[in-house]
Amino acid sequence: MLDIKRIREDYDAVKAAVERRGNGDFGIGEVFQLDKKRRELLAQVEQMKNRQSVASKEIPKMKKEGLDAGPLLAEMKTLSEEIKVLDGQVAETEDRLKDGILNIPNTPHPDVPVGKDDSDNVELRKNGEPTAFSFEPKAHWDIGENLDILDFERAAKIAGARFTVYKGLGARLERSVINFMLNLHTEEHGYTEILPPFMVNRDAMTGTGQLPKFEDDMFHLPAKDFFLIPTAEVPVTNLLGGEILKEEDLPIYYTAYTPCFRKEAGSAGRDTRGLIRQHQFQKVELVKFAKPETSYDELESLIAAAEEVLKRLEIPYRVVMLSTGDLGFSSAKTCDIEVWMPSYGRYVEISSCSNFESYQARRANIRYRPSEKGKPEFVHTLNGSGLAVGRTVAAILENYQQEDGTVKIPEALQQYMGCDRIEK
RNA sequence: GGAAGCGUAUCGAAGUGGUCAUAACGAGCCGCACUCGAAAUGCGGUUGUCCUCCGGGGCACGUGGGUUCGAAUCCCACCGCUUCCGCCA
Repeated sequence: MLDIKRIREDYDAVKAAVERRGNGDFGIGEVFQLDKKRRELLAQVEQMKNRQSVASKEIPKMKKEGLDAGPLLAEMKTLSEEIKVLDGQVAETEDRLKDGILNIPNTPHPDVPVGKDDSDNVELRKNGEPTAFSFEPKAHWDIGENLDILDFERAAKIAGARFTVYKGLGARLERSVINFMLNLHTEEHGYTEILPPFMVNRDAMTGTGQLPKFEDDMFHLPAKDFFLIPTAEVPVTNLLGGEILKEEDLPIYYTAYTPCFRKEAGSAGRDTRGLIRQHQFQKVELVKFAKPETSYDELESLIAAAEEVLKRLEIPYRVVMLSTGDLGFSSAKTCDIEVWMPSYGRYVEISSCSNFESYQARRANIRYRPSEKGKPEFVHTLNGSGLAVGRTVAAILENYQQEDGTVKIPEALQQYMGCDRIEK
């Protein structure tokens, strides 16, 4: 969430920054008013509480000295009731304020281009050229079914649409990609591997910004009020929630493989075939905790780590910076890596790398203590896919398909696959 | 799921209705002294947060309620941790 002090003291600029996203002011005006009201009530009730605590020290003294404390006790009884009423009003105002501020998105970084949606994203760089074929290339869902390594129909039988069963070398390919990514990030990029719970509580979902605004997009388990994680960002970022980190431990790099669960509410009819948009997909995530002054450098190296996966797999991709209209709720700046997908005839998102600055850290209360005897400060949190596994598999199947229907295995994956080709 | 215990600052931990919450005691950390230097020792400092007319004031003892003039302390609910039992991979 945003710093209420910033909203209070720099209202016009913060409001303007939020409005660059489009979609209005997200109720920031009401938050401003509630903050004012809260502080007025607080001043009033604090004065009364001071009177109460002073008198509370008088009472035992009076009793000890044999004086009559009756009138004072009566006054305190009344005061106590008044405080209770006013405290209730403070609490109510605070609840509304908290709710309001949780629904205000992060302010975009000044570099982020203003735009209304993904058509206004800006291409930063490109690696390789779209794969050229001497034959008519097939879509990965056809390739997968022909090779009997992906089974969408049986998946629908046991779970429904937007699920996939991987089989044989298909399952092995998914697992190989996961291992390849994890090994690369842990052995060469300095990340520590985390295997977190795949379901989390409401606090964790609030800490990274999925709740309260996006509850409808999540799978909820009412029995324990848990949520299936929509991304490893949630458990891994909240891993350090409420902690005060040591400055010398920063930056912290974590990577985690997890399945991700999303309802995909509102995307009916989009990407209905294949692996692109599923209720469950696998992902290797990169998460960083950094000092504010280094966080944008850390974003660059995080993107580079994710790009390295595609470089080694030798699949064409490009990097784009999202416009304000396409920027995620909690993010200040996001760059997507998009992979060339022959069946779509365009680049498709395979990684989304963001700097959340202090937005998540403030919600999840993740701080560090600057060594120069400073007070604790919020860290900056970052994350990015490194990469989405299902989409990587789809990209391999499509970009490495051969005219005879077989699929070559990228050299970097052959040691994991134990073969250099998938054939029937 | 059943039973018991526990939840206090960076950590361990004391406090069982007001005089101990800028929180005893111990550790850690920072500074100073001693030392050629270090260790040891001694002295001092060290929770967070909010409001402020900058004098000061409020809040926080897992969370939320209740009792009371007054709650870390008594009562209730919930959450978490530990141990034992049950169940289970």
